[in-house]
Amino acid sequence: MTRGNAVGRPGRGHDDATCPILHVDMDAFYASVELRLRPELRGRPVIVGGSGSRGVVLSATYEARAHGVRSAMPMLRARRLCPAAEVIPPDFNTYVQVSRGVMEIFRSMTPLVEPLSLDEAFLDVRGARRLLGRPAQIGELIRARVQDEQSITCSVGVAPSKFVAKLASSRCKPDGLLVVPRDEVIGFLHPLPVSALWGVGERTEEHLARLGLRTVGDLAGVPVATLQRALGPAVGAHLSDLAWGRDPRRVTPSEPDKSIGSEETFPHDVDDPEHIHRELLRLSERTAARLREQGYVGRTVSVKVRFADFTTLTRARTLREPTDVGQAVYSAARALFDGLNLQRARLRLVGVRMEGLIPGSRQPHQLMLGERDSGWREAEQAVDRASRRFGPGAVRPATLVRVPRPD
DNA sequence: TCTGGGGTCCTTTCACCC
DNA sequence: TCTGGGGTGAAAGGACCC
Repeated sequence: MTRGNAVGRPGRGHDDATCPILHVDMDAFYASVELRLRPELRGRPVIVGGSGSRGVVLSATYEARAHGVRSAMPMLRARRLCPAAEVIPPDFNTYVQVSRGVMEIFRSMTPLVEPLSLDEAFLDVRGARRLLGRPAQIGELIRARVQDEQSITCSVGVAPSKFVAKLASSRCKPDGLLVVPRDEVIGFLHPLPVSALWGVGERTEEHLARLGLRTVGDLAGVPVATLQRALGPAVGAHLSDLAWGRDPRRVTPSEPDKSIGSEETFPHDVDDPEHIHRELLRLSERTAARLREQGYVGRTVSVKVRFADFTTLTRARTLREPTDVGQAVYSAARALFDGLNLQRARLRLVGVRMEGLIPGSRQPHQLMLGERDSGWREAEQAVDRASRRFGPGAVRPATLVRVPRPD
């Protein structure tokens, strides 16, 4: 295993011939992007996240992390841990722009780029060797270009497989590069805690701890059948494979989306059904607009509600015809919600999601016998055009016009 | 300490068909 | 006619990821 921490200087003498997979991960991405715009904050603890009473931390600089601030932590707690921190609300449009720039750099190295989120991606660089050099050299090249062109740092894991590359990048953060050659994979993995494995969160970690399994090596020593009995056939087999470094997944540039949805947590719990109906309409319209924007129609409408005590419930209904029309999504969503008969239960969140997505162009609209061609689709496409021209929300259903956003 | 919003995947349960 | 079992698909819930 070899570390290289200076830009453009790969570690010495490492064997990266068996390591065609790179995992590139931006360091404290949202916070780093904000620092680009406000250099006077450099060196200070900075937190990006929702500033409302129910916000959580999306990203924090290493200065803030030194105080114990972590992503996904409730903002109230983060402020308590680090009162000196500068809190900045997120600006996703800018993050998307920077992300596009970074992904462009990756794609100039190899066509085999699989983005995982705005700030990380897998690259398969086996075809780029002749042109650009060994995998670790390509990793350093990427780090240098991201720094030069986007003024943020990133960390790169270089390994024989995706999940080892991902672990490697997380172990050399921030601003590092780590190579794990094939014959060092087991030695690298086995001392790590089970929670380092992809798919082991809080619950599974507890479950494994009850079985006396704390490290990846412990896990590797248990027969697959035992793990499968304890955790289910798929999860058991998956964890056993990972513990032995087996991960045959390829780097695949793009998978079609499986679902698209919107949800919103109310600033304060809501028990008024009319208020919730308006929110469902807003979320349905937003979801349908995103379907149209991305050229999908969806077959199944799913509604999610979360109660004041955080218990969550979902209901879904499959439509006769797939749709990308907000009114159709809303009428199904509202029927699902009303079917719950919640009386005036206090809700903290509602959400609407479309599943069973099909590319829209392949889906001719089939008028059912006796169906009234309502023209909603055309109306909503006109709204899309107005929104592109005058900004989102320029045209809205009447019920949403006079109602101030609930915040 | 009190938990966002975007998703994916897995498991369990149930209805339905053969 | 009743019962059982396998397969399939939908629905619901939950864990997990960033």
